[in-house]
Amino acid sequence: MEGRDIPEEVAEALLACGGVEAMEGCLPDADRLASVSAFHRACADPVRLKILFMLSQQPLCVCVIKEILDIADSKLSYHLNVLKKAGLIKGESQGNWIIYSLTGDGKTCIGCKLMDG
Amino acid sequence: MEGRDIPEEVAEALLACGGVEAMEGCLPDADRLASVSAFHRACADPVRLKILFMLSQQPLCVCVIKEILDIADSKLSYHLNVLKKAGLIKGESQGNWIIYSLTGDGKTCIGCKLMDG
DNA sequence: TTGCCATTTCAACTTTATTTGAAATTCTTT
DNA sequence: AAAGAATTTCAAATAAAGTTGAAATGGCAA
Repeated sequence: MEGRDIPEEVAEALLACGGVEAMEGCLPDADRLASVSAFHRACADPVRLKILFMLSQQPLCVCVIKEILDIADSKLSYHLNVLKKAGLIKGESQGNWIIYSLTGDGKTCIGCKLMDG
Repeated sequence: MEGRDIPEEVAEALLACGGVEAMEGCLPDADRLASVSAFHRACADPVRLKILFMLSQQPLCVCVIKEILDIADSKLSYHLNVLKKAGLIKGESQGNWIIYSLTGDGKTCIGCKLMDG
């Protein structure tokens, strides 16, 4: 593994940390990678980020979110569902309305400095 | 704006924080939303996450990354480019090789607890 | 029950992202 | 200059994500 045709600089550092095998071993397992990437995918859209920011101020019903974002019902519903499936928001029925709010994960996420640009 | 047909709970909280207008005003501007969502999109793939994790250990040339990930050259190149365009990694030519490493943003990103699942 | 309102669901469609294999580029060695 | 290695680029194909408008659902009030 180490007597290979790669830059010395890389070869040395690689050797020092245990070689290719060690590098493979330190990667998160497939489940974790899937869940981290799914989380990022959920945040990878401006509409969804807006929703997260709004809900970080206070819980809101769909109709208010819709008024602020000014998008079609079905589109909003789609994005709410993406966030819900990602575990970042939850919706609670209240009569005719559904009030959405951040979950614990959603709060962690919105509070992270990666969300500031 | 406030004499509307929405849940009391929501209406009150909304009023307390300045109404729909205030809520609109506190959202990040379009540029910022675009850049945050672009960042998340770059992280929204297991292959790219693996690359980020590997580079957080040490800089690596493409051939070593390829050996660890065991994917086609062009596919790897595609993902490296996505990360590079997102500003998370940079590549430096060294003779026949290109050695990739994390940028400052890349380090911030990989160090964030959102990356732990 | 009838009708209305808030929201979701559905299927068709459009757009964007990813994969693939072949060809091109760039540097190095002979 | 020719040959070889590492990497990228390209275009065609596939897959996944997002959008749209219409129809369905479920609660509520008359």
